[in-house]
Amino acid sequence: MTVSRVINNTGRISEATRKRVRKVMDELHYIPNSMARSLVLQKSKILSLLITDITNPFYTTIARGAEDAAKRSGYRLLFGNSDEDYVKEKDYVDMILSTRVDGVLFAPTGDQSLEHLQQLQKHNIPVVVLDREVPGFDADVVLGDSKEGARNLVEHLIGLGHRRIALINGAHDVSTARLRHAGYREAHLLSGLTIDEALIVYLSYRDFHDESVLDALLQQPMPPTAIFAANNMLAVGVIGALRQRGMQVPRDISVVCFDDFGHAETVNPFLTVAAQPAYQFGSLGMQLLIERIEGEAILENRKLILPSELLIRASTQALNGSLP
Amino acid sequence: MTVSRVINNTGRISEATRKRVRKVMDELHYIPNSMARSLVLQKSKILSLLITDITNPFYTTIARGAEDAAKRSGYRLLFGNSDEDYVKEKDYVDMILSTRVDGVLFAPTGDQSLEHLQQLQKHNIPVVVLDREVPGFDADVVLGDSKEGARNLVEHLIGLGHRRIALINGAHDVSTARLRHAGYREAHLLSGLTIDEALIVYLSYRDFHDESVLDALLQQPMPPTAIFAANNMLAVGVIGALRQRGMQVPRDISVVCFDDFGHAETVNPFLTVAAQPAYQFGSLGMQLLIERIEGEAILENRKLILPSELLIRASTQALNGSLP
DNA sequence: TAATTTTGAGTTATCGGTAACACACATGAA
DNA sequence: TTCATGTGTGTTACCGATAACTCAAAATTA
Repeated sequence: MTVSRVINNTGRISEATRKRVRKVMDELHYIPNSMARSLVLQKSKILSLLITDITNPFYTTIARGAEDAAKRSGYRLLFGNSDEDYVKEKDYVDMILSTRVDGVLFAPTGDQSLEHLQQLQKHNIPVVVLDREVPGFDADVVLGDSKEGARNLVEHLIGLGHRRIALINGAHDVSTARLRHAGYREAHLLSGLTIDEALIVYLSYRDFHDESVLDALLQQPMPPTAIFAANNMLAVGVIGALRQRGMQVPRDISVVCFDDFGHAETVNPFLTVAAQPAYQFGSLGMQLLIERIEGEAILENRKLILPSELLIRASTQALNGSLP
Repeated sequence: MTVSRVINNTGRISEATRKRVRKVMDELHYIPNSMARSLVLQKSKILSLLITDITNPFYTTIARGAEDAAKRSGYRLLFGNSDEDYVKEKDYVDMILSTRVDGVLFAPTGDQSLEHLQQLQKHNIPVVVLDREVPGFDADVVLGDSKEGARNLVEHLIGLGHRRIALINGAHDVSTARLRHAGYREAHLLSGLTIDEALIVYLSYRDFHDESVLDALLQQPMPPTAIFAANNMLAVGVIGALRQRGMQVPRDISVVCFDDFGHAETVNPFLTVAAQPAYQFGSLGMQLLIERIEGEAILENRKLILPSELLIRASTQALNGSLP
């Protein structure tokens, strides 16, 4: 129809008919059907953002950055929330494929996400991987510097005199968990401290569901004097569990973690954290993705590693109780 | 094609061809195109959730509830974030219309959202209104009890001996702001206190951008001894600004607000709040919406009003400095 | 065995857009 | 005036699925 030419400003149209069409469009409250358009154009102008926990401020801040960047380039966003769950992630990947989105910003649940990423790749959907690297999958990635951030946190604790520092980590199959462990190890090595493997526990980033782990740590002959929780959700759970056991932070035990808590921490700063630039994760990731989609064929994969910032707050104190 | 019959388990198909089709589908990694399907079926199995601030834990918790409920019924979710901005909201409404979503869960930015809601209605898109009522628009709504919640907060302050309580409110054209003001008023009236209009300020729920307002309050001959911030974002801003001015909460001034902060407050409880059941907002709203879409024609509009819970924490204290 | 019903699979039209082409008419150059 | 070019609009095919229909072959019934 001539209408299509008016809407898209393509082809030749006389000013008279253009006005006539516009008028009728207004009268009928006509709005083009983007599905029909996508069907013929073979692109949807929809991108997908898959995150692993929508109640975690780290990820919602990512979402905000991604949304802003997508909007700037005229894309809509289809959100997905995998809840750190491989099966939910699979469902979302199926949905993404059937929706024929133009690209995906993908925060994987773990190494087993490889299968999902490959599935997307097989269908020629551009993917940018976010926050966690997946061994065996090559694509643009935006990561935090987990190792360095972890080292900073642990060195901070060591500087306060702590020698027995527990690591309550995410799952083994998540790259950031491995790297945070590596940073933990490096901090010990650089300070000439030996590591007690009994102080290291791998759980899940989603929440601190297994409190028996904490009891096992606290009942050791020489219990830890500080805990490094590998992300904010774990820290929430750990501190709650500590409180239930009558222990106060930082009086009885110091706690640090990765990732900040958003607004709440600005009101009432408490946790010492390695804060990652979440908004940038989202906006830079989205930029890379859009470049892939719209730009000339980019050959080499790009890897952005964003530094984290050590924010020393009230949840840590020197071992003897006084500040150093 | 026969394939369609296999996918949808409709019509008559022999087991042999069914298997043959399945096999080829697997080989080709075939995934049905949901846009093409939507086009002919005239429904997309996509719902939209429009919230006003994706970095506010209140709304992300709503999102979580909505997502869970949508998933249970096999719907996908298209998120939008209006940022309390009428223009952004308009953009999302256009997008919603062109995507032909099956329904919208809509948290309006304010009374002027009426136009957008009517536009959706005109296109026969089922809408459930969330969190804020829009005068002149009739639909299912899920609301919090703003008046009651506000009254509880203010009565708590009055019970602590406060007599000069400032109200830092959202915008005039948002129903919850008006109701929270009404609750504030009611608490005063019931306690036989007169209200000083100079203590009441209307701003925006989005953030506390105008700090001069705070200076004006503090420089009064009889400055307030407590502040009721109408939502959590305002409280964040107010407390930050107070701190910059060398004032501590609750030592120098008590602060209460509507809406909780998510996980952070469980770690380190600080703000006295009227916590709304955000997850229920989302899941119940989504349920109403899906009933509208799938159920028999429901005639009357439903209005759910969910109570809030007063959580007394550390940001309030008795006027003389000692606890009551 | 013939007539009837059932079964399984193919055909066509359609949803609402866009690309590519066709073509009538106006305009300009030779 | 005649032919080439330009301009505006209409036509057709198609994107990938599904509903409704058709129809041959197989199964059932009389």
